Amino acid sequence: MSELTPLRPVKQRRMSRDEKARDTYKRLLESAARVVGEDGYADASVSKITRLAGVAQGTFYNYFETRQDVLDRLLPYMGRQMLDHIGRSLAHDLTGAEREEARFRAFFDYLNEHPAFYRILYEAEIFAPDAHDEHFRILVDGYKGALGRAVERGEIKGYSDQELEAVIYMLLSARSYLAMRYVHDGKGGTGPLPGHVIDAYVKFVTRGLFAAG
Amino acid sequence: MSELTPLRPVKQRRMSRDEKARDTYKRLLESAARVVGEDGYADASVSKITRLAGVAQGTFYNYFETRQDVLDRLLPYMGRQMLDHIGRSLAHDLTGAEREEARFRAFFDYLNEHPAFYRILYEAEIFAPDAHDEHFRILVDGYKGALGRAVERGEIKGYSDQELEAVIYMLLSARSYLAMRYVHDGKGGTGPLPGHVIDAYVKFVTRGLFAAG
Amino acid sequence: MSELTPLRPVKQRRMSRDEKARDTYKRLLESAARVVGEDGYADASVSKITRLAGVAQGTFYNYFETRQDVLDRLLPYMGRQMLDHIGRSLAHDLTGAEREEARFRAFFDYLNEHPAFYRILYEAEIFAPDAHDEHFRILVDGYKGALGRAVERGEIKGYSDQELEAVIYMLLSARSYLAMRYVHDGKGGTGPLPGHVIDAYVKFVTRGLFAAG
Amino acid sequence: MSELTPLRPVKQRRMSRDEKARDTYKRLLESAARVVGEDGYADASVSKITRLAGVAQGTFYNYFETRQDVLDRLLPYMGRQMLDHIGRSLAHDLTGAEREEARFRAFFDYLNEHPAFYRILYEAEIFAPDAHDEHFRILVDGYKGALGRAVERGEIKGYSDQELEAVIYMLLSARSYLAMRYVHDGKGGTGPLPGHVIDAYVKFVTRGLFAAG
DNA sequence: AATGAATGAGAGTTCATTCAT
DNA sequence: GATGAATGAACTCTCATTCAT
Repeated sequence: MSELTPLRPVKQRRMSRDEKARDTYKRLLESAARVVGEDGYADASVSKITRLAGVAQGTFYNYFETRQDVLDRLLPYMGRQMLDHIGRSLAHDLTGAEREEARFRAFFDYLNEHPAFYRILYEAEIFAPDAHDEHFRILVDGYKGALGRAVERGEIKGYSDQELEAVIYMLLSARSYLAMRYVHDGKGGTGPLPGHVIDAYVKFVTRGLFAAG
Repeated sequence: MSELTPLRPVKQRRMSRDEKARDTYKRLLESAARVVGEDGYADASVSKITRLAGVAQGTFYNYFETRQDVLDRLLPYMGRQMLDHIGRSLAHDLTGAEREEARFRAFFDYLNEHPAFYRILYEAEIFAPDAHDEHFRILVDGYKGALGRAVERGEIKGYSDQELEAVIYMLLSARSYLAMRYVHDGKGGTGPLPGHVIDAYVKFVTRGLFAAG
Repeated sequence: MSELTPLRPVKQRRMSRDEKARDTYKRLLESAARVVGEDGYADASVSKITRLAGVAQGTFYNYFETRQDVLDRLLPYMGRQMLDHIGRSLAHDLTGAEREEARFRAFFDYLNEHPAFYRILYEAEIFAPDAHDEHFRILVDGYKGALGRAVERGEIKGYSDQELEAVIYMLLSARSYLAMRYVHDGKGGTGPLPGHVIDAYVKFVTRGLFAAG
Repeated sequence: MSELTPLRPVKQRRMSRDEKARDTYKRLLESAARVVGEDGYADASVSKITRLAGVAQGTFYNYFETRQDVLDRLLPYMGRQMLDHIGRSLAHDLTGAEREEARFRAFFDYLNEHPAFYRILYEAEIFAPDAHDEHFRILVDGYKGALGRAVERGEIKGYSDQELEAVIYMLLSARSYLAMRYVHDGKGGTGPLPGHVIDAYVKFVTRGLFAAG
């Protein structure tokens, strides 16, 4: 990889002991995110992470139990960011397929602003499976609420709760694969999602899920 | 992991030199497949593979250039098997959504019979990206032909070719994630896909894609 | 080979971190020199070197990039030692053939005190060619200065500058081959150079180079 | 290295058993010479040699005990060639310094016609020390006879027999180092020896050895 | 809390040699 | 005599983790 440039050495001067520790923790976590985004989990060595964070290798172990520990915290950290972003992006009055479309677009917005998220999310199934499971649990739970409300509003018909869960997995999977195919360039970078892909998604989901039975 | 048990030591007695070599090659390839299925690409060491195949480590390098080399051959090898299986499973007279349902079921049949295929396929994006790209190319091309014929038969309406490609990615992605959620047990094993998941898939795809515009 | 005996375990107690690191570096370098002296570059494995230095194999790579790296540093390290030794041995008032004789004797003195130097120097052409080239450049440059001054003093006549360079190579080559034949015992050890060899060298060089034209 | 091109598959058709064996032996020996000339002893693997000779790896061991065995035979094989060449090149009526000059030129002639000889000779001290010793014994013995005759003719004065041996080593060493500096290009190739180097050698040796005491 | 040298297990790979065919 | 697949010891190098400073 092209060597990443270290983060700013320390933030401001005069930080309390506590602030400094918190700052170091965050620096390590964000360095890890950048390294994983650039090189993938497999090549995210402790030495790369600490070099990027500007601390000694031993310091790492004052903040994380093991290398795996920091890898496990990456997806929760960025996943929450992503959910916050999507939440903020959804206008309150949107309903039905339009709401789903907005969610879909917001996801790709976030991806474009945080290219590292692609690898962190998609490699997590392999390298941080617990974090991946938990991330999915949160996502699916959120979706269940959202689709449940759509069912109540009569926008979705003909799907049992069990079936809706399966549909949620299909929606989430679509994001991943469309990102893989249309957005990810194979080396850490991303581009905007082509309009016809959005059209296809919206059409497919509208007919498949929201269309009047 | 629980140590895998070695393959039968040699096959029959009396094999010609050529047969023996072919046998060793196949034993190594299938050992690699089992190890990757069990432990993932990252932990598929040459030593594990040769131990399982019952040959010396050096023998490995008579058949593969590098460790990566064998990893790259896994997905083509099993991917072809899978496509053959699906091809054989499709009754000729099936059309429309029923044909897609048969394809879907056949995929999960194959997965249940070859549990290692799950990891080989889903980790390939990371560990054997070239093989992964090629595998997808074949899959997508096949699907394009199939959906193209459905369009000609008037079973699918309202999707441009570009949009259909995006839809194909959604169909393929659905398989993956539904496998991940409902079939894969997290440690190399698989179970049958619950009926309601099949129902949900069929319903969603029928409405989304095949329903009369 | 007869296993070499490890260096003293640590030096003194109470060394600062920096001192300890410097000590480890030196121990590794000198262990490498002894191993090469004993077994040659080809058989100087990292494992032998670290065993002799009394450190773990991994430690080696905290100080040298690769095995080749340490091999490349051996000749510069000992070559400088040798030149210092020769420089210190030359009385200021010596001139002409006597000065060359002193240089010649000083070289063999050094060789006897550092038997490893023989292999380090003579195998370097093959195993550390860059270091060898550089070493020769330094040697030849030094000689050019020395012979140039002899020419100015009128002690050498009848040789062009180009020819003198060729003569320098002959002088350096004589050292090597005489060491090979009369000093080196074939297994890392050395003995004193017989007097008649010194006589022959002095006679040959005096007549060949310094004799009045 | 640039892959060497294999020797002609077999010579003529219809060779007796004995001839075929002798042919294979020679093919292996000459392949070894080419490989060593190109890549050096250290990288002359049995596999490279047999590939170049166009035989299977196992065949090698029908002709040579070990890899070292063939390496040990290289210098005797080419050394004899070289001596024959020099012998043929020396006009019978040459004497004194002129005879030595002719010998010197003939050596470099041979070197230019057989570039592989450079590495075979100069690496032999390290990789085939016994062969190297033997080669030198032959060379020195020959030289002793030649210089002894020069002494008898009164062309050389003032050197004892012991001293003459040392001088012989100096003459042989000069060839090597002058070849290293002026003829060898660092990657298997050679060029002609510059005239001023020949001049310097002749001048040095004439004055040093042959000049009237 | 921060450091960074030291550790050592384990990885991938090479290759001279053997031997059944 | 020729073959070439099989062997296994030995190699260089990596890196998560520890711990004395």
